Amino acid sequence: MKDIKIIDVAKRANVSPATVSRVLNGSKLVNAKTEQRVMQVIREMEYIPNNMGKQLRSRKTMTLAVVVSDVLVSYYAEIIKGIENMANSLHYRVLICDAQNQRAKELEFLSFLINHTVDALIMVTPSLSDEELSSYAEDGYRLAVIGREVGHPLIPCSFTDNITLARDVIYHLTEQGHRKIAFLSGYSEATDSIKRLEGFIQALEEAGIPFEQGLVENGDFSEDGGYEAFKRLRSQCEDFTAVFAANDEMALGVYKACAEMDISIPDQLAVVGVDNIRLTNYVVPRISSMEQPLYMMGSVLAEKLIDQINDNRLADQRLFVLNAELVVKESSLRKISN
Amino acid sequence: MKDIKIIDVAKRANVSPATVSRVLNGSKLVNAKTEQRVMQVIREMEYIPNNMGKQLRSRKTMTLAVVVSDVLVSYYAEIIKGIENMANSLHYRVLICDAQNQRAKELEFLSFLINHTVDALIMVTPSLSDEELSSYAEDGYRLAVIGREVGHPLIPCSFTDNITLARDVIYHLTEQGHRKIAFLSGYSEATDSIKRLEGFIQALEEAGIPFEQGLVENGDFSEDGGYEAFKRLRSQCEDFTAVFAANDEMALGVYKACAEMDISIPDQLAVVGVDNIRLTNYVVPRISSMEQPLYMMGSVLAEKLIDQINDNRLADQRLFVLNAELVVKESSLRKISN
DNA sequence: ATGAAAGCGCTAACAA
DNA sequence: TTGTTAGCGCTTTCAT
Repeated sequence: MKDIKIIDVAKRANVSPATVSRVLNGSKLVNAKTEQRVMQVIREMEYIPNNMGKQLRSRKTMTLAVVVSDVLVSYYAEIIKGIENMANSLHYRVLICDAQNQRAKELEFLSFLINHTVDALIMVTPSLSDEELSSYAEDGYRLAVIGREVGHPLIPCSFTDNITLARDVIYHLTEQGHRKIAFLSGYSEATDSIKRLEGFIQALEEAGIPFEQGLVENGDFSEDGGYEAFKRLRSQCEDFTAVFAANDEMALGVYKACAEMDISIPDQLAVVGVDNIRLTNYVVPRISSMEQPLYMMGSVLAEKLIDQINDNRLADQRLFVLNAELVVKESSLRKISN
Repeated sequence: MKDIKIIDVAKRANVSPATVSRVLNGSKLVNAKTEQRVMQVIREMEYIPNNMGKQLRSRKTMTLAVVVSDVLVSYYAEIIKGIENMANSLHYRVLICDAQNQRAKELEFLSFLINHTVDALIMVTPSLSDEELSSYAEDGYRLAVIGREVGHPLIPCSFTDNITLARDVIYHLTEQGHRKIAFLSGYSEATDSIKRLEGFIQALEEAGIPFEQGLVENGDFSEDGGYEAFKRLRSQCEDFTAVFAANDEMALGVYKACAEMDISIPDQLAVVGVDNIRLTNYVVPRISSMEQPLYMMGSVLAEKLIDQINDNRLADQRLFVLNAELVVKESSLRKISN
């Protein structure tokens, strides 16, 4: 805790603080000899620049905030890791903001932009509307969104192509011979749900299968929600042979319900989930699942955002649409006898 | 992006910047009328104080850093959540630092203390030595450790009582009638491993069971490590009836090996793990496990650290020793017929 | 109870 | 290539 300042280094090296600053920031306008001498003194004195002074003067915090609904959920953790690694490699820091599923918290974290706690903010939460986010972007705050598309030219977004995702699931199931396929969706208002329903319907059409509203039921992306939704579905209709669950949590709920109802997977019912979480490999039969490139969604967006900060202008590409990939496991494979 | 400054508010309210600052910081030395008028203007102008200026002047960042080995591991995520919630409720922010299992990264993050990026730092990683950490503390930097005890009077620590943890496991197993119990430890140098071995030996003694070195094998806290270690163990000795695994990951490795070797759990072998991760409830039979109070370890330490920052002195309690709790499931319960 | 003024540590115009 | 100087926005003595 010695608290050496730039002026101390400057004096010892017989230069001005400005020159020391130039050396520290890798300016080209410094004589090689001078630079060496200054560096030498910096090392000798173990000088480390004070970040607060630097921030105030340069009007940059070199920090990004990431707002997630819940740090515990592996979905978010993976995205965070992608952001972290990219940001760190570009000399940025990452402030994790856990909104704990509370809208009020999300709004609170937005103020980090206004009060200059961070240079930019990445929202990975669903609850703020496009309009709310757009109005911040309009005011000049750097904002980005992961997980959905926001229709504002100043807001970069990275997300999965959910229409294609759903279609890929249905292709796989129809290939396996299924004609009666149910869709266990998430919250009906979630853009994920809307897009996936769209893809679901498209793929059915392409396969010449009529769409039945009775084969769609909404849950809340949780295991319990999946369990309940599946039971509701089943009470309406008994003859579907496959279920496309909005995520693996809901697929696990289906497993639970099937265990109770003595429905055997995959013989009587094929199941496909989304996210390919670790647990899908530990239940029997293992759950086929669409794996989203979460790490990539985080890292491309962080890169884009930092690039934007540095150029102080919006680069060409704003939307990063990534594709999920089906990982086929036993839950959706018919036995050979079939 | 209007960038209103404290001077703007001051002018409009016909007071000095000092008074506005007093109002903002809840100083008692402001006339009630004046305060009201200033507050009114602050609201009207939607003034939000610039954090950079505030930090520089007050020499506080109101930010804690948490250094973890890997944000993806649920063990760390739970601790982080505890820190986050406590810190936020005390108006602190949390900077997550993912060391990615690299010692060099950990050291890098330590510099956040020196360059005033954060006010204090919580290490949840194992690789920095007590000496290294102590020397920082000695220099006046605020540092805390989660997961192990560091013997320096200025470093608060929260951790699980690993001796008691191991003893509780062995009590449970001997109660079930086991006399030949193996211990699948983690890295042999890890303090967790050392303490648990100590508790393991103590409990055996108390139960009048001789300790056999051949029943101890080391792994690396991973599923694969557990798998390998179990096979090594088994090749040395075949007649143990129970395994205490250093964590649930290693217990999962035991499950994998047992499946291959046709050993039935719990009939031929009882298994107990540590951490009680979610996965323990999805394998069959479910894994009995010691649940550590991770969230609590994070929150008590954050509270302590912030308290220490505010008082600028070390309060009474430095060590927070918490107890794990056994969650008994089928993997360690003998069938009634036994 | 309030204001004036100094300055936290740094960088960036502008001069030289 | 280097130095001088003026702040970045805020808080905090010290007066009053």
